[in-house]
Amino acid sequence: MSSIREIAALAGLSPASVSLYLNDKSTTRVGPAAKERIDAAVKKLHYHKNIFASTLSTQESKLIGIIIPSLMPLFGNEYTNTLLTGVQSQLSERGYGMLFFPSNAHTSVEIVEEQIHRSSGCDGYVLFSTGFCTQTQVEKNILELQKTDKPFVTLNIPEMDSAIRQVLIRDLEVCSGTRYLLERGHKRIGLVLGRTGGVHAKKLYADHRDILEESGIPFDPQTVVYGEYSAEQSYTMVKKLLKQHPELTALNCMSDIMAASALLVAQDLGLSVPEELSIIGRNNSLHARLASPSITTVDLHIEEAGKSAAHLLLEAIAGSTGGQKIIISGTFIERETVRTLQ
Amino acid sequence: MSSIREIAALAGLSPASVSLYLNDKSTTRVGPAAKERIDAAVKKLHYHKNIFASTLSTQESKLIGIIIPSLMPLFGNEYTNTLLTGVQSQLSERGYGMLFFPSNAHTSVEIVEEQIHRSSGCDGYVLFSTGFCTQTQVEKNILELQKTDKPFVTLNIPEMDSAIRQVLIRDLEVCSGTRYLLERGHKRIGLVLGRTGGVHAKKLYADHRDILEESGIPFDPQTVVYGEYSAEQSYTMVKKLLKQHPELTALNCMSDIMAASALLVAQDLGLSVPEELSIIGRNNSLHARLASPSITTVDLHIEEAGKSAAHLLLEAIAGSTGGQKIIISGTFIERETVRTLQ
DNA sequence: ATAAATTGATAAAACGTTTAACTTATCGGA
DNA sequence: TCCGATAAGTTAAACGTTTTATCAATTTAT
Repeated sequence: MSSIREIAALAGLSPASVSLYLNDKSTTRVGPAAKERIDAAVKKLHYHKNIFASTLSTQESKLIGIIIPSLMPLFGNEYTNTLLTGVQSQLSERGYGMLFFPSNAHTSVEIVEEQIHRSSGCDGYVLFSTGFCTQTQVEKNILELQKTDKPFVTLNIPEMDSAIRQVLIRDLEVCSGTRYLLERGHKRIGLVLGRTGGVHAKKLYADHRDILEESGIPFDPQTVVYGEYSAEQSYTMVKKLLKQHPELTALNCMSDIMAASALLVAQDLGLSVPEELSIIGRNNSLHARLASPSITTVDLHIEEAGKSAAHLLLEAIAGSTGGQKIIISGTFIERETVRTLQ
Repeated sequence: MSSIREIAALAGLSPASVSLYLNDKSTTRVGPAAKERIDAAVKKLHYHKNIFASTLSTQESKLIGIIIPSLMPLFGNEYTNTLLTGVQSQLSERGYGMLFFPSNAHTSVEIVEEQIHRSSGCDGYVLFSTGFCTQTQVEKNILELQKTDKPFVTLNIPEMDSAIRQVLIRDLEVCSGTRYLLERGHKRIGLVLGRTGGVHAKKLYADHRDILEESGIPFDPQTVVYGEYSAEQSYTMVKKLLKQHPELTALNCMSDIMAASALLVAQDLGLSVPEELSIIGRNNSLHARLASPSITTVDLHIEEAGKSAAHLLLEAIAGSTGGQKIIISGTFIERETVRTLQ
């Protein structure tokens, strides 16, 4: 409400002096007596500098636009939230804030366009990936971001042009659940993915198939099922899968929530875990730890990925040029749902 | 990057005309031919209006400051996230965005001060409560918010002056877990709370004690334990509690995560649930549903609370005056962890 | 034919901060 | 005594958008 002009008037100074002092308390361009008067006036009028005016003047907002191309409610899934936690922690250390401009458009491309459009003027962007967007959509999002001429970084989007600043959570070579199960003697492995067409699900599908075939095990598309990242849907689909394919000795699930749901199915079908069915999850979320038996999973270091992304972006804003790619590897968290076959 | 002036130049018009058209596509103050030239220029230069400049001019940012006095990582707890989901959904319907200005100060009061300070200029604020702040801290936060002269609403902060716009999730009268257990014949009920001194834990403590005493059952402070909202801590504390107080037939837990941890303790101690120990959680989170046996809990309608808060705030911004209080009641979700005693 | 209304535009001030350039006054040193 | 520093300020333009007031040209109504 109160402006720098009012402070200046109350302190008997010009706005310039007030601004000078407020932005550098130890400036020599304002005398000690004047400093005290400014402090008093600020206290009296509850003055806070207006970020909008200040951004306009300095051309620096200290604000990062968070772009989440999700049709689902934000903050509704653990994966995104953990990523956000990481981003946020790094940003706050460097004094940056976050801008969310949600949209209620109906396609993920429109959502991103609107988000970018409305947050125009902030210092950079983080583009999240969600299981709900396809490769084509992602590419359009990137194009849109490039038009802004501001630095941005993409978070865990597979198959990305490497000229783009990005943080990638790699699980294939290093820590595929399928490979883990294979190494423990499993040959009939079901796959529980998120959403058909989603970038992540597609990647995991291909990985699963390739790894099986490399090992000389025929891949049966019928043993792949989509749980839509939801507990209900996963329950239904896994139940159907296990009934139709009783030969399966293990399930590789794309998320811990889906793994926990699979565990419930096993219990309801009277299959003991891990004796009759092994289950591996992904994410190392609380759901895996609190399940009983506790679920073996792969820790994707999601929070760290968020931090790295923010770090990369901040470097870019500070002037470092060129694309850069950070790859985060997962690690297995061995718990009680995987059995080694003889 | 590109400004309205450049668009104007490219379209052979004045900035005023461009602004007029861009803010009202059907304006009659710009001719059809001119409109086309503007559209072309906008497309060519990838123009997006700068929200900072526009906010400065209109004195309206369409941005809500989200104030979360948390020392813990943001987005790290389900309760806050669900609240945020609600807030966000309502805001986005009305075209508002959210501003997060995290802080790394060391007390919750300083955090709030910094958040308010840095988001000065936005249209209103939502003050979240977290289990980590005390009544005194909350009161300081409110004072600070009042100084901004902007509308704000508090979310689920008990014992609040009713002149303040607020949304309260009430569980005492309507749906206390303690009462629920009492009505099912339990007399020795342990209480698992969040954090000592936290506003919410304090409220539930008092409720628990009062309800017991009203029913003529002596309240034993030794049967109250603090799980710090964490799975590990809850496990440890509940284990200690159950060992020291084997007479307990039921546990009222302040969150589903703590209830799920309690369930794990019971399993490890060889207590069957609900035959030998009944457990009730709170929040109706996925953890309660995915546990086995699934956990009886109380749905606090947290997302709805978030929505109401945003709605209240938006009304206030639109000019409606006076404090207003919205009370959301919980409902019981009956599942498998509570047994009715003879 | 003239007055009134409409159409299609523009100029300029305003929003609150920042900052480069400028102005005094005072003081120490040669 | 005068010069140069330094301290303690101020002025004014700029950032990008909005909006009120103004204007000229054209159309419509009488």
